[in-house]
Amino acid sequence: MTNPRRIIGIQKVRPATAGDCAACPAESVGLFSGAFRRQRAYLIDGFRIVQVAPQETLYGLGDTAEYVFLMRYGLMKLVRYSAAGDERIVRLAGKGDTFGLEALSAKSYRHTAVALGEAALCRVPAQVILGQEKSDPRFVERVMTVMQAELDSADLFLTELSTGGAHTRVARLLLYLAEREGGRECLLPMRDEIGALLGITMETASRVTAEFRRSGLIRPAADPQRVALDLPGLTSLASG
Amino acid sequence: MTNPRRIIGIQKVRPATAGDCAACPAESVGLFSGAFRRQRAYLIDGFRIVQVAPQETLYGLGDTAEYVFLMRYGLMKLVRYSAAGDERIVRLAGKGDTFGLEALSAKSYRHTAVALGEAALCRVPAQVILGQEKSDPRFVERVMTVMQAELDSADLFLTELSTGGAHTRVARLLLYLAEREGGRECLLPMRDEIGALLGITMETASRVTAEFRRSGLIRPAADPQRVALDLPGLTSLASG
DNA sequence: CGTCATTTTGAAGCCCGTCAATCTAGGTGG
DNA sequence: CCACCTAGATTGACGGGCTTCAAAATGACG
Repeated sequence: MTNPRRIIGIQKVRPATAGDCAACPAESVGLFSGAFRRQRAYLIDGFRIVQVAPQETLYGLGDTAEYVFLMRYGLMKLVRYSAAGDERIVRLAGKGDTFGLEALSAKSYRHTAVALGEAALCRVPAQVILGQEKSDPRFVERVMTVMQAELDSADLFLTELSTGGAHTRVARLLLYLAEREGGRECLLPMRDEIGALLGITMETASRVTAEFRRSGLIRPAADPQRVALDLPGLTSLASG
Repeated sequence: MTNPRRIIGIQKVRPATAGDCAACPAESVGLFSGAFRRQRAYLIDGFRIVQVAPQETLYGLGDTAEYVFLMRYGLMKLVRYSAAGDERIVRLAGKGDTFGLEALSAKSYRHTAVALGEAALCRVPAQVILGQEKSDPRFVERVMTVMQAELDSADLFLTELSTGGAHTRVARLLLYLAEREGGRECLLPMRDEIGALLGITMETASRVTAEFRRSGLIRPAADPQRVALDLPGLTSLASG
């Protein structure tokens, strides 16, 4: 499965407004919560709202890391490619999540970031964040908390999405996606992306999702790319 | 594979001396390098050298997190258990590595830490580290760098040790272990631990290591628990 | 020398990967 | 409007690798 499509540079970028920040899903959690908030009026000059198209690459592994990103809506995959060229998704970022934190301490990005479907994010220059270090005593705490969340996510991929049979993994993935949307519905990624997420082949991913549909564990939603879940059924599958 | 042995509380603990620090393998890299070094004479009062026996549990998931640890020698595994009770190793810490960093920002540990063989570490109270924040301007940078190293390690487990066939994974594991010892020799963990590391069964791990021995890819070393590696042979296996 | 943990090996079966064909839906151009 | 084309999804067939269950061998230790 060699890297097929790569879409770059067609993002729409615009300055962030106070209204954007008021509606920011990372408001109450991430780097910019609490005391830091007061200073945002000043910081916002550096912020940019970036809109990315499905399958579009935001940045590639090794690119110079200047920005940290906050998800406003949509889903991004953080990917690594093997020597053979096939991809492995090492993390997902959804609404409210922060990624690209390596920009704070390293020169280049550690992953390739690609949009799964339409997505919008807030682009924050690393320099702006680092500049706050002195004035905000709780800054360190906040950065560490966000990084710990990243580590938690990495562990989850390892323990939940890389062990057990294919049915189990797909069930866990769907429940994971639905949970972070806070509903009983979620995006059903393309089959090859499910494969890259779970370490299985596209064909197996297809077989499993087709079975799930036939047995009623998933049902088509309004948006054709989304599905409604049978939470109890999938949950029992996920544990076994 | 239900959690069998659990050894706790038999560690030997003693205060650290200036000599310990002089010989510290984390000297040039981790949290305490560079400028921070000057202050160590003062900090050292809080440091403790901990010696753990093989299979001994240093701390468990959910335990109150008060300390950060630096490896002096040996190997620790950081583990999570599934609902079914079988374990998955999510990270390895070797000489010079830092772990338990969640003590800096969270209340409890995120893993269970168990020694693979005899090991010694330096136990540092999180409060001591946090207390340095104000006096050391480069503190944040250092913490972030160490956390990024943890994330790198997590990604490596995902991309290298959780994909490909059993032979490939075992080869990669052995090369990984040897590389961080800087030689062509490494510890050969127990078969069930290899299984927990790579997401395969103990039997498969045994079959693969037995084949490797027969084909000369690994040879017994002086220490019966260690093996010498055929680096070129294993490397070619690791990529395929 | 006997016991227990660990490792090795065997045999059977299934799940998954591979290769390949078919199907579907959307988009394009005549 | 319809034929055509293409990307993605689905399904089939087959083989191999891994798991599972089980037994035998090895080795450490009292």
